[in-house]
Amino acid sequence: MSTKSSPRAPQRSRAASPSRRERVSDHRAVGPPAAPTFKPIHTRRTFEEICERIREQLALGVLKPGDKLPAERELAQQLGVSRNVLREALRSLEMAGVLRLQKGVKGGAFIQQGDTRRMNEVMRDMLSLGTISVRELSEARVHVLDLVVQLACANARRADLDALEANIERTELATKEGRLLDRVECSREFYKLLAASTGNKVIAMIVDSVTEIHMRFVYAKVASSGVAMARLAEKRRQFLAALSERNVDLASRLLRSHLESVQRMLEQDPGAMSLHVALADVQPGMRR
Amino acid sequence: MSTKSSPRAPQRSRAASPSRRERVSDHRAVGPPAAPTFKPIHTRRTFEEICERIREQLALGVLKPGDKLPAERELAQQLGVSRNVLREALRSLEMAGVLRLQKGVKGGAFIQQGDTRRMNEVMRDMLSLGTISVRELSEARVHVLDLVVQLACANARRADLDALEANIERTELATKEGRLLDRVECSREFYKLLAASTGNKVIAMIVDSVTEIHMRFVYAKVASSGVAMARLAEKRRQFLAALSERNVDLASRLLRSHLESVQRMLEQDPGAMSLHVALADVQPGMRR
DNA sequence: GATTATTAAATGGATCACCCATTCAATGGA
DNA sequence: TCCATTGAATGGGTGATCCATTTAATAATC
Repeated sequence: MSTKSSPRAPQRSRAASPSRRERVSDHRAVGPPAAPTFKPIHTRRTFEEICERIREQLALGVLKPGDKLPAERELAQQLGVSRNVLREALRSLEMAGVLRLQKGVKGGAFIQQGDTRRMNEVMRDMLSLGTISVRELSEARVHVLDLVVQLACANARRADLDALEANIERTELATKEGRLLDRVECSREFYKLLAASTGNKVIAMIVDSVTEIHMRFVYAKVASSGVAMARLAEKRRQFLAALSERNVDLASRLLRSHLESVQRMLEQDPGAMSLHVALADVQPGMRR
Repeated sequence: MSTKSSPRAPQRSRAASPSRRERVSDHRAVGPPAAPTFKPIHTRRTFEEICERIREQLALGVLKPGDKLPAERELAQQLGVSRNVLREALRSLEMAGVLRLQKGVKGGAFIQQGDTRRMNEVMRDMLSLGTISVRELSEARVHVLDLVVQLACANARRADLDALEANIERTELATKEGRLLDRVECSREFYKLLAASTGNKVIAMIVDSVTEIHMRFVYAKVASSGVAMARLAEKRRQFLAALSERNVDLASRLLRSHLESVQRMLEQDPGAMSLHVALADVQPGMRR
């Protein structure tokens, strides 16, 4: 950690207390606002400072995944803050996927490998807050997947194709056994594998984030109506064949046409397609 | 809020205390693990529960941007938790851009309009943690921008083109006056405007997140070496002309060639291009 | 009566002092 | 040797208390 800049500032609030009165009397002594210097309005809060300090250490490479931060009590003392406010910072970093907190002796705050699922949460929040629309999300997904097909045709390795093949077999099995919701889960995984086959984790992350939401809608639709995409595995096989032959145009056409038919299925009964229904529930396997 | 499921559970830890002993004696009474039911390992922590409750209300539409949550003291009582742990939850949601906390009477926790910049932070963290590489990010950016050009050619409105035009003029001015770093800022804005001209906020968000990081590298490069892209404004004008004429191929070619030359510039002196330098500093205008 | 200080209350920001539950290593007994 | 016990470290959580900021109500002043 080496948090060298911790000048042991206990009782910071109390120490800063007189400054307010000073500022006020200064103001009156000078009269009307003589020099409108406009100091930074936003008083930085302690926890923000802490988060930034830790992120800084991360960016600098001083902290790496696997590293452990000092114990809460000790770190709080090092930073000269209360344990509670330190915990607020640690909580935020944990929610951000940067840390993992583990109990017990030998426990502590461990730097995590980055969790790409965090972007999914951003998308969900943006949708919940109405910043983005379902339409925009679907549209973006279609376009991004088109790009993915190009990249996958260019970069997919044998292992990627095999994984897709295995996924299709699971899809067939689920279809045969009538496990419709499992089949939706297979679909989610299919796109995850397809995205991974581009060999670019940034692209993969983006695709996952838009697909996760989309699949919630599909899940809700299938769960409520019992209908499901016909000839799914068959279509997947055709697509995979095109991908294996590096036939971009064909693969692209097949996927696009499939996406369109899924879209039609979803829009068939718009009344049931509540944003809230799809987002509210945390489906098993959909998260964590 | 209507948090109907808050059965006033004070001193939850103490109340749950006997259960541990019960479970242990159960285990011994039965002997070896008879029924490995595997209950959920992860004891849900209070603050997670709170975050989820609030997000649920959001997804359900009960809470909307602009709404105010009850005061901390009151909400804590409603939920049957301590104020401290409630604050941990609120902090997390604030960092997630969902809430804004405001002091003073008439203050409180207000639901925010979604902040699309949050995705930038995800990208930064992923890069800091080594989950994604600069190379993947650059590559993804090139591909996504290619997509953006297509969409912008199809969807850009007059206002979008005008905004781009105005941006180019600012770029010219900054060039003339030798304000190289301001020019980098103009570039960042250029891509933001370009992304916005697709008319799809999801796409725009994605582009912004990869561009923000990229521009940090450019910024660091320009700041350290003093070199800058030649004939920038001129190239921008050519591109904008192609965009205005809805000439996808030309616009696409121009942008791609520009991106390549920028990439060459960045890679010229790889030693100076430290990931850490680019990420560590919070540049003015780059954030918040 | 209008304007300007003053005061009071509400609220987030922060601290302190505890306590509980979990985990794991050290210890000790069978 | 093996297993149970113990104890310490650590995160999880609580409650009381104070500070700083903001706003509205109130009083003082012109």
